[in-house]
Amino acid sequence: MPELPEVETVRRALLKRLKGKTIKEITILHNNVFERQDIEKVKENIKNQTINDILRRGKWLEFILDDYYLLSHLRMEGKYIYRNLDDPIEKHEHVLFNIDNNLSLRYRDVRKFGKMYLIKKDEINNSPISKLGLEPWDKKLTPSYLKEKYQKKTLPIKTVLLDQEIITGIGNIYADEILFLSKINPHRKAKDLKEEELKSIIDNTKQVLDKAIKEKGTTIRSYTSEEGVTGNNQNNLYVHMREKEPCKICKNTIIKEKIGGRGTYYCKMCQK
DNA sequence: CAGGTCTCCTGCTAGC
DNA sequence: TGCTAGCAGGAGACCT
Repeated sequence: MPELPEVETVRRALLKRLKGKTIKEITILHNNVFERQDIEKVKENIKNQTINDILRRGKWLEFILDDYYLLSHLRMEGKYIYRNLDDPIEKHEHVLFNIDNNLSLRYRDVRKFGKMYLIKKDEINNSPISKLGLEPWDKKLTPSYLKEKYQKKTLPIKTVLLDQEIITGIGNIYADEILFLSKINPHRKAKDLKEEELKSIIDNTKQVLDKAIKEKGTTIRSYTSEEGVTGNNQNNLYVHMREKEPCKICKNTIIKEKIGGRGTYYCKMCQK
């Protein structure tokens, strides 16, 4: 389940290999990846576009082409893999990119949840990334920013941390970790958090994500794949996926509950 | 506008 | 051992 650190890791790997290369053509085997778009136009418009850069916004990859942005969200299981052009198409490969007539970049997604958008550069303000909130390291991310965004939120802080329109990039794993380090019970209503707690959330968000990027992401319940994200940050997790195990700080048992429909792990002793 | 629920999709697993 | 129902989950659609 790629969140910001995993997407950043993928971005760096893709950039290294693909910068300056040209997409000769693409084959789309599952139309739903390009949601609500004219598939024929996508195929035509992407022809001979060069990958000038690859950026990231939240959990989105942003391929900077000549006239377009190719936006890609991996959702739960999306991966990019490299093959030879004449290698057989394998199960779950939905989009094949012919790179410079000598490399096959393939998008593989077991659950078909991932999405791509080919957007003209001047239409980026009308794209899925236009609504995203602040990056965790944005100077504008301050306790007063969160206070304003949270003031009407009666939902649990766990749920609100996953809202990509406030802070972008946090997913289920890191939300649990951020709340643990901030010593905040995930059930607390976002609007009730005190200023120092908001500051703690901001500080720990940056710390948790920075550390995870350094470890090349967290690999949980993920299939092994040569080019996939196989990071090491799972060893650093305090609560996520540690149900019934002892808290690393107080030895109390970590519990798992559903909050806002998401599996949530926390320590009742440490998090108030 | 805020929040609740449903949907997408497939592989894994608990339970019989 | 083999089968199946249920679960996992990011984000958008739709409803209240």
